[in-house]
Amino acid sequence: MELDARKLRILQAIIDDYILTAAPVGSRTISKNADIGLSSATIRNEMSDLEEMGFLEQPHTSAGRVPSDKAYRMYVNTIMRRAMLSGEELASIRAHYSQRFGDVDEIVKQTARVLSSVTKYTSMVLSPRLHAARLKYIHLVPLSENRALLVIVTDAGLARDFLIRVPRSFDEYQLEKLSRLLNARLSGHRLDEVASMHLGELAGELAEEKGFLDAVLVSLQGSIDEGARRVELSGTRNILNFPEYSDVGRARNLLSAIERKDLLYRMLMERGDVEFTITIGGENEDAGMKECSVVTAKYRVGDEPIGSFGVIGPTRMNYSRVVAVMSQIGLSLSELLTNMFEEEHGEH
Amino acid sequence: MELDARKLRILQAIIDDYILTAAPVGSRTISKNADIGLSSATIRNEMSDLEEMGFLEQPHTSAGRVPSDKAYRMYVNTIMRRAMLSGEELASIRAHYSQRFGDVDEIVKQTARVLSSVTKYTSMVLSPRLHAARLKYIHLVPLSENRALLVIVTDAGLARDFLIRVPRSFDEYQLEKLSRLLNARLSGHRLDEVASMHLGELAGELAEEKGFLDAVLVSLQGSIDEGARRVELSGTRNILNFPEYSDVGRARNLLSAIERKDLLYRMLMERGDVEFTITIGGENEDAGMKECSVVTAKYRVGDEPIGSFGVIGPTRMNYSRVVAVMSQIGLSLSELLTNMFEEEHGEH
DNA sequence: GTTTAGCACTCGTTTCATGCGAGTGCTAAC
DNA sequence: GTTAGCACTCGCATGAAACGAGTGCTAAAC
Repeated sequence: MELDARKLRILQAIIDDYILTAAPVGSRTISKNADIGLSSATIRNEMSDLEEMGFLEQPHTSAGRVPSDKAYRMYVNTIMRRAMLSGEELASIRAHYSQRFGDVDEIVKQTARVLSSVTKYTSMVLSPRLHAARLKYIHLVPLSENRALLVIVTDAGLARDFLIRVPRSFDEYQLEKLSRLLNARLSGHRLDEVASMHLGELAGELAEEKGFLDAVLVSLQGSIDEGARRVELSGTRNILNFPEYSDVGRARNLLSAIERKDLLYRMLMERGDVEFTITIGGENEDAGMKECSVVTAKYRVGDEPIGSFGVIGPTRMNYSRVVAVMSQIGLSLSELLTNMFEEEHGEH
Repeated sequence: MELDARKLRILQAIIDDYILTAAPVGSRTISKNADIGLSSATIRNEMSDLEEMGFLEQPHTSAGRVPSDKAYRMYVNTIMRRAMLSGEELASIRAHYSQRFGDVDEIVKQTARVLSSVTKYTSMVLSPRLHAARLKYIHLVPLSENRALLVIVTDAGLARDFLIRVPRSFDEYQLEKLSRLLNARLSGHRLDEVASMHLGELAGELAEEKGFLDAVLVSLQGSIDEGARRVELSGTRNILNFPEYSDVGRARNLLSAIERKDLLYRMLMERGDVEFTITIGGENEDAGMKECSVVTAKYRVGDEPIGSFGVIGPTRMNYSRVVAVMSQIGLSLSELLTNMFEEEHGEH
């Protein structure tokens, strides 16, 4: 059987209706739809075909039909047109980004907030990766006899710090000297270059401190370590607005999954080089998310993708609107960060 | 009417049972309780009295009775004995604190996790205040022509950073010089001293940079600004385990409240100098929390309270166990932080 | 051949009556 | 003061009946 134009139109109508109402869609509902112009009986035949083809499911005989994951997948891949945002929405997003931000973390938080408040789903934002950032400043602050804090600052104004063991033989003065040396040698380089830097390159002048230098490099690796990136959540409560989660057991499962930051992190990371990823229902690995969909997108500094953000909602989420909103937020966010970042390079 | 010893015993039995079962308690249930030894009829009379006194409520005629907020308040104030933790629980808590921690933020997160996993309620931990911390290191890192990052490190190894405007007249060299001066003048002092430091004290040698120095001091104030403290949450999903939140609407209200960090922050802050605070049901200000209780406690470095943590659960929470658990966690946490902190002072 | 009207049938949901049982309050006896 | 006994209340579970949204099939219409 073939999915001809008419079947497609009907399927789309069903999906549109279901996204809106969350209730199984009957043949009459569709036949009343003006731009279809077919009787309910015809629709029934078509729906029966669509069910056979795996696009529709019947919760039980004599209920209407519900789109399957396969239908959403098809919808997303071929039918969906990106929605236009209303002027208000656009203005609201822009407004949220027009304030002054103290640092990148604040921007990340704000993005999560905007995303959940505009979409009404649950949102998550992964903090930027630091690989491409350039080291601006590095310093070892002695804390006690055998511990110091390694502080680094990137050119985008992101600071990170690491507790680090110091050999007893090192005194404050030596740490200070080492800090100055590290600064001279490392600042201006990309963090991923620095982290993978061959020890020999540094050790020449600092032969006897080799072991300790090693520890410093490990910490620097930690700074671009993916594990160090945070996932900022917002709008968790929104999941309880959807009838699919009026069952507490289900809600608990999803909430448990959402609380597992490592899981969200993986969803935001494990993506190729496409702009958007849409993971629908059963396509999700985690059992708690088999009944919801996740949309993720990237944000950039200049042309370089440095992070991603996403939305979690029921499989019947309004994909086209979500994509439109995320697209706009991605733009605003990337622009903001790029300005912040480029401003630095301007001075070179 | 007076609350004599027998009424008290009966009330306690009712509360104990209700905490366990979440179901209205009937007179027969109590009369079967070995160490009461009264017939159900007698219990009924007493329960009727207790209801009249406001300690019990009846969801409807011919249901059992449910303790009121007033009963919990009385229970907490006068009847409650602190529970003993089992050896396992004690060991589990200790084990969670025996690992190596990279920094204070990690400890805060871990504390939230332990607290929710041991109590099975939702937990929150407020990050430490920095007032009493001593400034170890301060540096201005130039980012662009007119912006710099102010980085500070406390003696406990906590780093904070602030984006700051720099007058165009300042070049990198001057910033470096200023950094050195600030270090010399400020390090070793408590942050609250530094933040409230009179400008004149500093300005002497730096008269012409007065405006900029001002900005630096404002940032330093920001570091001890209460708004800068974070609330770490854990075990949010636990609220869905309780029958009182099997109603999705209620769950959503509570979840909304829990998502409002400013609210949690206030609950963790607005406390006098008592060790524990227990806020029961209607005593909570926020509407979403009128049906749950919050227990908070302090943690310290040495003798100085520097932060607090808490548990959110249904009003029928197991107060005595929660207090016992929090007491132990408070000890472990304070000990850990004190060691971290004292280690620093050891070197003076 | 496609479309549609018509109709019997299915099945979840709502409604209502009924009975059960947990629990109460009151009274009278101990 | 305590308790046994009993009538009474009321939520809840059970089951029957009616409802209605929706289906699938058939036969007629286009």
